[in-house]
Amino acid sequence: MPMNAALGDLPTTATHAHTGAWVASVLRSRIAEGRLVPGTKLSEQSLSATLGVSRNTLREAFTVLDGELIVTRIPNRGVFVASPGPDEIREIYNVRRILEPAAALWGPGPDIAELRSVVAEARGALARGSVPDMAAANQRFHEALILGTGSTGLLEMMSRVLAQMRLVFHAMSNAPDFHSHYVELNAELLELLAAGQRAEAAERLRSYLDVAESELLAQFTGAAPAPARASNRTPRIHSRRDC
Amino acid sequence: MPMNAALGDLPTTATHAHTGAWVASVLRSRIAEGRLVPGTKLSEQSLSATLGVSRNTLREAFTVLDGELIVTRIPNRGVFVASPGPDEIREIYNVRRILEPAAALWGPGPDIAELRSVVAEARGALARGSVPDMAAANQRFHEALILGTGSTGLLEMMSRVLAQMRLVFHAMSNAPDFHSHYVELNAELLELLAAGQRAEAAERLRSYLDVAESELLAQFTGAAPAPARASNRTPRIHSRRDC
DNA sequence: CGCCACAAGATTGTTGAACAATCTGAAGAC
DNA sequence: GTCTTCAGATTGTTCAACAATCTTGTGGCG
Repeated sequence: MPMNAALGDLPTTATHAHTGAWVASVLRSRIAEGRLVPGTKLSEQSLSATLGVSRNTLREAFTVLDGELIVTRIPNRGVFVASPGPDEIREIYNVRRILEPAAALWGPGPDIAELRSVVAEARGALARGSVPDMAAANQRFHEALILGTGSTGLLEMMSRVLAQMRLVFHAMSNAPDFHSHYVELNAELLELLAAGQRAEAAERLRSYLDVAESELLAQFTGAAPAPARASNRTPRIHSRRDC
Repeated sequence: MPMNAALGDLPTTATHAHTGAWVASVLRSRIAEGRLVPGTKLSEQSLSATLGVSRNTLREAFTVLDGELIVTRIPNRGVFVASPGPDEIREIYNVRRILEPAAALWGPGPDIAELRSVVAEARGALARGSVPDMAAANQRFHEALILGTGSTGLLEMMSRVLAQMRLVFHAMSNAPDFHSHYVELNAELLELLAAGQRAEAAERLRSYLDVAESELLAQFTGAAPAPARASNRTPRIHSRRDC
């Protein structure tokens, strides 16, 4: 398993305060880019050597990424790049079905100019057939929607959810194109929002998300490879302070 | 500052896997109870001795709590119990104004029986004049609302926001009673939800939250004590790997 | 042949000590 | 009174070690 090779070159001139946060950002990037595939085990020994940090610092980064659900920690077994299954997909869409329509309906209003630019970029990506660029534009579209709420916390949550979406797509790289459908749907949504038809936009979003969830779940269960998780033995919980 | 005394006795027979998570839960509880006041500095040396864990493990717990915004980490200065100001209050209500009405409008529906029981408890607490019990019931009411979305992630976010609300109240312990107003408002809301009038409930929630935010902000700026933050010098960011 | 127990070996969980970098606070200079 | 400087304290990070747990391969046994 070429896990270390997947890390590639590191930014050697980075300036940062907390090394732990820096390590977390490096791993976050590599996972987002798909260079670390879902299910990959992140070994402490090998990673700390590769990144040039101590195991303790690496573990601090793991704690951060675990909090972001980008990584799954199994006690005494290690940490793995999260590999979302059907349950996680349903959870993702439960969140989006609440957040996005609410932002459309009640938010101070998204930045229409920004949305137009994102839609234009998505169309360009569609024209030249670049799926990654289409995916990126799609993500920015939905982030811009939440940005309209003015809440950094909600934006952070949306980003987290979109990061998990990336993991879902990376786990199904064999699947057919998913994004091209949504370029024009986003464009329609934009027009509704620009026209101030918020209730209509919210309703459209909800059905849009319902459809997307169904398609994704169908594709997932259809092309579900063997869940390459390690073993299934439940690890013991050890006791402490039980003198 | 009797920081250590505020910790009180520790559960000495706890059984747990990750010591870091256990430490985080202990600190979370102490902060929620108000035994650790907003602004308190959490010294690594003193805390690690008190809790009987190493500094490394304690720092892992700090990373978790920092991610939950319960604690504020300032590089090279230490970690402090978060002390939310006006900006944080506005952020809290930005989140709640999206999450709660959306849950009422679109969620599969909250557990009406649970809500009734919570309202009953709130009335009991009001009758016997117990502000802490009223606060607890209020929090459970709004959590139950979000629970209706079926999303654990949204519930977690709501819990995080409510934890910050507790910090706000702890920082304004001198303020008059805030919760008694809302006992009956929650009851009205419950009736709307039980009657299936979701749109009405969502609208009511939004104005309800607007009013609550205004009251809280007014009270806050009025009785704002000197922000007991340490000094204001901005800490330097040190560089790395700049060979 | 399949299955269970069992003993290495490897990996994670936690600790303690050490050192560098930075901040804090107080003494002293102007 | 304000600024500089210096010692002391605190945080950031690393290293090495050990305990606890998991993994793997081996051999025995039905």
